[in-house]
Amino acid sequence: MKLEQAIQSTKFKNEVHKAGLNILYTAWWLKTVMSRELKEFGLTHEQYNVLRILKGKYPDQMCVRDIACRMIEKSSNVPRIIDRLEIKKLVKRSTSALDKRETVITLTQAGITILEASTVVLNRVMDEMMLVNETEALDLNNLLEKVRSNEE
Amino acid sequence: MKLEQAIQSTKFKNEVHKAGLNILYTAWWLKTVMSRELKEFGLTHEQYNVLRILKGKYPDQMCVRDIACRMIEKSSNVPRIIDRLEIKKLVKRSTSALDKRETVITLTQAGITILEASTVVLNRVMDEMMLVNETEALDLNNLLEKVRSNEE
DNA sequence: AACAAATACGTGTATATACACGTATTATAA
DNA sequence: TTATAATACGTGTATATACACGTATTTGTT
Repeated sequence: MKLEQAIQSTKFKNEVHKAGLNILYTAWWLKTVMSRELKEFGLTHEQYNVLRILKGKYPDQMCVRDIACRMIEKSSNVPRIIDRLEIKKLVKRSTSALDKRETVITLTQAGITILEASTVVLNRVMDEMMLVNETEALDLNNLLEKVRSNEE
Repeated sequence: MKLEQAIQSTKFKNEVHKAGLNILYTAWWLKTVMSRELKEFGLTHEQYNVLRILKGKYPDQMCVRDIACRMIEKSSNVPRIIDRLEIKKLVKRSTSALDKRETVITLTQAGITILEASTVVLNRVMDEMMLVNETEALDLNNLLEKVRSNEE
């Protein structure tokens, strides 16, 4: 669906402004698709993101701060996301011995299992939904990074 | 900043998968930049979106459903966003005479004033932050629409 | 060593998101 | 015309986002 139909608007200030809205809309669409698939695993988008980050260091532990700075949406409130993962026993939380300010988090076996199962589904859905080839994806990545090249 | 630095990850399944994360991250970055600017007007990102949609039909009224289907993030809860705009007296709410199920919304003069002032700032920030030219933006729009071409 | 600054987490509050459900009203059909 | 379905909105709940602030711990300075 074209952006014009999606948000029922035809007047854009210029192509750059339209690209901004297009990025926001496409991100919403992607999140919606992914959340729908994660639902069967009882996971939210952000909970999945945290599990994946933990997997990247597994079997090492990670502190809350390290998880936070790797998240796609930076200012999400990691302690509370971890609360919910802990309740579901997908992660374990304990205080670091080296620095008692730090809470260190580890994936449990249940966490690994659910992460692997959900990743299989998400990867498949991503392949089905995102209809660009590798070359186009590369162009897209370059353009997005150019958009953000003014990032502080 | 490159995506790899932004989320401190270097292993992506492929360029398409990476593009998905890149879209999500860029959208988060754009929203953060815009929200920071809207703060001085006491508006959230979504409140601004609703005001803009209303402006598109002004001075005509719009019902809640028409606003909702024009929003960038479709499933946001429009009645409650309108609640907050109404409290700030930026919109007026009343029941439609033709169809009593419908609530119709109009911009107030205060709403127009704040919308115009904030739009000036947002447009300027958008120009400053999004460092692509018109041709690149056109390419980006085409690629994003290709990504979504499987949209239901 | 004592104090100040920085760090790491957690919490509180307002708003938004996602989804289910309830109610009033209108449209459709038997 | 009466019953049923569809529509439009609002509300309730759980989770997430954005931001400010509090507390414990560590680091750095004098």
